[in-house]
Amino acid sequence: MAARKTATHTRGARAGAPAESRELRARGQRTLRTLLDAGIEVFGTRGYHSARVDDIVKVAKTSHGTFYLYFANKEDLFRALALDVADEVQRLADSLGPLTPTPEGRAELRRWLEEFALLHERYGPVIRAWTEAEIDRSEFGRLGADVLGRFATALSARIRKVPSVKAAPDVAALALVAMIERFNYYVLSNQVAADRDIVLDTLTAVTYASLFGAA
Amino acid sequence: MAARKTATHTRGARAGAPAESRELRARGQRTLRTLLDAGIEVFGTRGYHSARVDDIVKVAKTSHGTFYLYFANKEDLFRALALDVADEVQRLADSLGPLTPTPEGRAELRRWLEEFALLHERYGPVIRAWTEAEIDRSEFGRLGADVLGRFATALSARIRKVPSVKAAPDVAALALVAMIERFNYYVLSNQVAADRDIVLDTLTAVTYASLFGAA
Amino acid sequence: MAARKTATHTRGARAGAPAESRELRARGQRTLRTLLDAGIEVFGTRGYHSARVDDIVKVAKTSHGTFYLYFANKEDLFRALALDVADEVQRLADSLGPLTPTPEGRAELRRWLEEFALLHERYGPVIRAWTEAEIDRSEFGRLGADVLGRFATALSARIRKVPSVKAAPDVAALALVAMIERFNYYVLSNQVAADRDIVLDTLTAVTYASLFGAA
Amino acid sequence: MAARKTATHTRGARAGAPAESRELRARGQRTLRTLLDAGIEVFGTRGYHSARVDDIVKVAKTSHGTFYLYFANKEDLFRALALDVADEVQRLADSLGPLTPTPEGRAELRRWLEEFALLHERYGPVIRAWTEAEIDRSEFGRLGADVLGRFATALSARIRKVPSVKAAPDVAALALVAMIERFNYYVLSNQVAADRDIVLDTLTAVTYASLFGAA
DNA sequence: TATGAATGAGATTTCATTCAT
DNA sequence: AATGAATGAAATCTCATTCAT
Repeated sequence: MAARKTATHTRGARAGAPAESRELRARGQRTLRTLLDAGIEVFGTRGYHSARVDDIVKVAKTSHGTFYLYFANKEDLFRALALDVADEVQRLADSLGPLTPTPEGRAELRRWLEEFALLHERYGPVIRAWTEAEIDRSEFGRLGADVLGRFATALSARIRKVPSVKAAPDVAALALVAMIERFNYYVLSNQVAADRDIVLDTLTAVTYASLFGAA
Repeated sequence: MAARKTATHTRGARAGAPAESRELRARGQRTLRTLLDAGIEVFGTRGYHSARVDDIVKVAKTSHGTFYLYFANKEDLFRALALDVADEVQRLADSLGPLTPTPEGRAELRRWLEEFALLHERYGPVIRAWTEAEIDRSEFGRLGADVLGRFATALSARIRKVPSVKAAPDVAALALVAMIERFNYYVLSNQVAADRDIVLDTLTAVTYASLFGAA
Repeated sequence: MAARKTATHTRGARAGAPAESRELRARGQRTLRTLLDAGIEVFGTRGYHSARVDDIVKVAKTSHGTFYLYFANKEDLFRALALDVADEVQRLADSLGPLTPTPEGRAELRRWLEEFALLHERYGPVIRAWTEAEIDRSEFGRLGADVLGRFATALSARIRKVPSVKAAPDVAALALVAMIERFNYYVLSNQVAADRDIVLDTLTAVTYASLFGAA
Repeated sequence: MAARKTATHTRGARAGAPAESRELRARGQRTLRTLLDAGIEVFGTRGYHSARVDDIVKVAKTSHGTFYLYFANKEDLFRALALDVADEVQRLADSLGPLTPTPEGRAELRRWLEEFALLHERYGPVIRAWTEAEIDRSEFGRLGADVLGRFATALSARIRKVPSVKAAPDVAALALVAMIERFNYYVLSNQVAADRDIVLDTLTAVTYASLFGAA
């Protein structure tokens, strides 16, 4: 959880990174964690722009003053969360095994989609807030695009023997990523009335079919 | 373009509909149009939350006072645009012909996706802003969900002989809608580096394959 | 009804005065009357400050432009009404006969109070608005004080053989005027639940008793 | 002094009551007090409608932001004052001893009227603003009517052996209340040119006479 | 390390008045 | 004589950030 007091940020500072500007004692760690969690919750309920620092400190049951002890501003808190998410997504992307037109490949795909669903459940609010326009367009837009790109690259790299989409495998991978991300968002925002297994089965089926044709 | 001063809105008031709360003369019509267009532009560049009424009237080259003559507030302008979009999307959904595992079916699919891309190009900003949390959660969330739902229903109703996704065709349709919508958004926000034809071909291929298997 | 277009006003111009700046034809007279009536109504419902020109022209079913054809501004319309009221009140004050501790004196008092009640019923809104602070403190405050003063003077001048209030008859008269005015206002604003005759009888009784002791 | 940020108000919250939505430290209490006093002053000089929040914070030597920390808006501040006044008036009404046609009764009456005059001196601006139309008609109108009613009830309950006004003692009491309130207002707004003792003597005399006839 | 209070820049909104037809 | 549209100054209100304790 990247937290510093400095206004200008050490890009790439990362959660758990040892070189924080302040060494935090147990109490500080707890407060920091509370604020981050409150951030996830509030960004989730109200979105990035509507989230007020006031909301966050209320949820965290702390004060304005304390907030600014840990974060330079609202954007700083969001950045800390976003960097965490980027890490997690990267890890997830790396964990994808080879996808083959076999029952094993299909099982691996489903497992992976489930992992994503879990990640989305936890960090969905942050991911969604990401796509809100103008969270300082440049910085976050770039980060978001990077994450997506790496995700799509991982997917496309794992695919072997894909007969259907010959032309532009990277573009196709991105389309699938779009589907996976967005569909999970629909679920998160209750726009899909179906239980978890159905959702995962369907997502697996559609992805698999788009890669290898019908089962 | 639904415009009224009243706080409670005539639901269903629509662009060009004569039953506005004020009958507008030619000049008024022009101003209204200008404001709506400015809205699309500004929501597009800055996003819903960052857009200030000030930005909108500057683009429309008019005054604050005039803005509030036509809309109760920023949200009201957005609503007018959103209702327009909902209409257009509905029209588009209705225009989809039957999808068959034939070259004709594939061509129809591509045509339709192209239409969507055009619509998205025009109204993408509004569609995107839609997904920003908390533009009064209830009202717009519901409208957005409705639009998506009708879109998915149309898609699922047009599909004949789909071997791949037997289990839950409606859920599958929604997954495809998620992909189409989101991928267009990636394109809009320059997160896809590919030209239009490639994009459309790929989207067609993936959708087609997910329905009927590889070509 | 004093109406002129000039921004600076001929103090003392009076309704029906012949020297208006514009001679109005029948239609103009009608519009003027409509606006004045609308003024009474709106000042009555919303009070002077909350009354918007917009409300007045809506009630009068005319336009902003038209309003400013007849009055320089909101204050100008109010002044016209206030001057009318001042006239009527003066007339009423003059009409009071001698008050004696006899049945005739009592009857005269009641008659007069009834006249006042009728006047108040018509112009109460204006009278009330008068007492709102700051309708240009100086001008209207002065006018209001004048009216009250003349009213009290008339009352005190009509009193013969008043044993009770020897000390300061003018002050006492003013106190009675306060009661009469204010009690009518209570009635107007539904703060008194009693029918008209009771109200008049009571007011007569109290006034009479305060002047001559119990009947 | 009831202060809260919530739009819907804890009815009955009262000055100094501990159950505020925010517990205030010493400094906060001071600021609150300062704002309330500034409110009295500004409502007094300019009246409710003409009073701007800007005027109030200027008098209180604080900022806009601070104002809105303590009150939701101007009306909210007014409400807090009005509730205080209602309390004081109630207390005053309760303090009235029995009124008898004796020198003691007369003395008690005078004492009580003096108390009222003092209260009016302090809170007159608020009382006056009360009668300005449309400070949210319903809520304040009701409160005002309640206060008047209780006042009149107290008066009428204290009266023993009143020969003059047999018919409708409650209505008569209300008429006297009207006189007392309004006459004090005339004094406050300099429409009576008489010194304090004369004013009180006269008011006592008129009230006493209306109840028991001439002394 | 924590906090309640204060701040003020910037956004929204209202409405009396003017203008062009 | 009448009107719909436009204007902009002035008011309200919000909220990220700083400060004093």
